[in-house]
Amino acid sequence: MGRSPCCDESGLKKGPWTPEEDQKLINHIRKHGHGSWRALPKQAGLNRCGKSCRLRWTNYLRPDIKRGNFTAEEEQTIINLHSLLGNKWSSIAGHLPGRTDNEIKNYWNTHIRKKLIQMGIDPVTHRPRTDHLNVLAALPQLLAAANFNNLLNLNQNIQLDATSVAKAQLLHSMIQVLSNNNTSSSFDIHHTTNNLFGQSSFLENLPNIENPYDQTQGLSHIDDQPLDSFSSPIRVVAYQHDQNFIPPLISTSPDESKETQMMVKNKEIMKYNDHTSNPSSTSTFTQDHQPWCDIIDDEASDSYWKEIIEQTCSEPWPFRE
DNA sequence: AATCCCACCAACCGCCGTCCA
DNA sequence: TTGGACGGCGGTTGGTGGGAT
Repeated sequence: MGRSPCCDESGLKKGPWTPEEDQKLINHIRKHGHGSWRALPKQAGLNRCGKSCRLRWTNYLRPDIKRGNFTAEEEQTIINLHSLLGNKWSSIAGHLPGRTDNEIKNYWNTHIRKKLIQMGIDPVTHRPRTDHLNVLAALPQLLAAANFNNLLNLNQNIQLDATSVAKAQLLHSMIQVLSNNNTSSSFDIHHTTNNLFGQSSFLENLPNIENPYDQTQGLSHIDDQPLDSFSSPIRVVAYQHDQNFIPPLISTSPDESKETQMMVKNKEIMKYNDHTSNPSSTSTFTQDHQPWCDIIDDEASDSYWKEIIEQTCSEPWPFRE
């Protein structure tokens, strides 16, 4: 399979397109369509290679291209789809009418990727970075993530103050770590950041081979899924399979018996199921989570966190060498 | 005012898969 | 079956503009 000589030909112009060149290309395609891209430059009177013409047309001149900043919806869609598809920019672009793969790729690399990194989230795996010793150092990022959630949480199913959620979830994860030091080898703040986003990990939301909770379906249907299905509220149902996981953000005291906790878990699962089948039940779902967040005063100062961190650090740290 | 630095993004590069003679 | 032509894709580059020093 030989390489195309297209752009290797000498004498062809490279670099930025002039308005005249653009106009020639537009006029030609309007009249004749693009046909063979290789033949097009000659027919259109352009001293460019076909590839360059195609790129210019598909990425810039096409009439259906949407200009301007990405909306919050588009940004969330990109993040969701990227967590599922990886760097399949053209596939992602297929879900964003008017956006090109190149534009999305650029936007990812210049904006979203940095945002995720700042939040302590690996932009490749969409999971918290596992260098857990940095978790505490990443507190500001986690809180920033909570604010970011405000931007992304378009469903508005969760009405809680995002910072409260972040604090509660972080504390929640810390407790889990300290109580699970025999079974866990890493500080899993996955669930924490899941909820910071107002939804669980996109990977967990979808039935696929990476999702240990749902192995009944494959990925083949993904491209057919309506976009709406990519945005979902916190998915409590997943926790029922995680025996080691403390029920998330529920109104139970830490002293409650395991049995009671299981009852609450089941209640939450039922509530979630009800919530998903009946969106009007949002308020119940939200209100029932309030007490947990009340535990953590929104106005808690730095001393509050200092205390937690000091306590945490004074405990036998399961991950220290 | 000059210089440096950095973010952004259009455009290029090179590889891959498909089509077809 | 082979290999050239072509379109498509993802990674990378380099020009540009704006802010900082």
